[in-house]
Amino acid sequence: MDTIGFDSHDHSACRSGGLQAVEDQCAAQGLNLTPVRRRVLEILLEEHRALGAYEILDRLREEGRGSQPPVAYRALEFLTAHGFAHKIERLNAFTACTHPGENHAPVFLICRVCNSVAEGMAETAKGNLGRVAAETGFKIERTVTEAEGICPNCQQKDAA
Amino acid sequence: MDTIGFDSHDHSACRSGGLQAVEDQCAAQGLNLTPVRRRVLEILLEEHRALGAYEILDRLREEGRGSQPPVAYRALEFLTAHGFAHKIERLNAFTACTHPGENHAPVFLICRVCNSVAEGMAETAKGNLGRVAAETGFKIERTVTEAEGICPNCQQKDAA
DNA sequence: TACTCCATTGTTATTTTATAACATCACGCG
DNA sequence: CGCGTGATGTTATAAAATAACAATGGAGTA
Repeated sequence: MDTIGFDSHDHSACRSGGLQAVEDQCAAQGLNLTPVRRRVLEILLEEHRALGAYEILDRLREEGRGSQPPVAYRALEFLTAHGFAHKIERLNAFTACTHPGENHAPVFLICRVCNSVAEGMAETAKGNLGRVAAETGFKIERTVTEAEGICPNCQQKDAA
Repeated sequence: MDTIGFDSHDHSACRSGGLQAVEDQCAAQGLNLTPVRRRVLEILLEEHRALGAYEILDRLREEGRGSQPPVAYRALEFLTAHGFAHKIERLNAFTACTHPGENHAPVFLICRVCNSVAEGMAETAKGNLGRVAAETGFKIERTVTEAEGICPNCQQKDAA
């Protein structure tokens, strides 16, 4: 099982590890992980939750970097285009990818109580999308797979 | 197979049939299918594609109904809350449900060339979301499952 | 060194999408 | 009738995203 996000975990490790993995991949592929892009990724890794573009922008502004929307959106575009971050369509928000490098068809579980978001990995070919696409002859390029509900932690609190 | 949307079909039938099914269900459940709500549903059925809220609003305005955003958004809220229409998160747009009445976990295939949208039915428990949720103990309430790619028709045109 | 190219960053302005807040209307019911 | 309620209508604003263009700065080169 490779879903994380609802369990407590070594956060500094996941942060530095995530950053390292992205740095390595950028080096290997000749991608330009500029300061702004890197900083946006760090912010996402630090928060470990879904952040709106304008929340990220506020942080950049505080730090004296660009303060206008395109600065944040362009960094996010770079990160999402290369699979280092994902957009949660349901929330109009973004998260750092928890599986950088691996080929990714992400699946998100969004807790409506605590707003945490967990990322899992999908096998595109399987599942409902794959089945329907195969039936119709549709050629899938990207997928959005998100569920909203209650995470295990919040279920326990409800019961208590 | 119950995906439609990429095949030619009897459009007036799907329109009147869809409307009839919703009317029946509203009658059975005591739901208030008011003129505005009904008209928005008709517009969605007529177009048979994903429409933005403001496109719908333009139509309402032309017809002399309310011309301000909340009018459209409230009708759409009613329709989506009862499963008569769905929001395509990826497009910030709405479509009439092609399976009104049936219990619905919709799956959408979005063609990036011709912008058509096909709706299929998912078995929530199966598929990637269901698997990941089961692994983590997450309780799913709603799902967003969308794929972007190329529909069979546009693939043929590409080849030609 | 000076120059040019090009990707990145920065800024202004605007568009697109969505909602808050409150006024009005119309119908069912005591 | 008068009241409550759900629906509609309107004003105003918030939230999310992008277009267009200016400025910067490094890589490569004459």
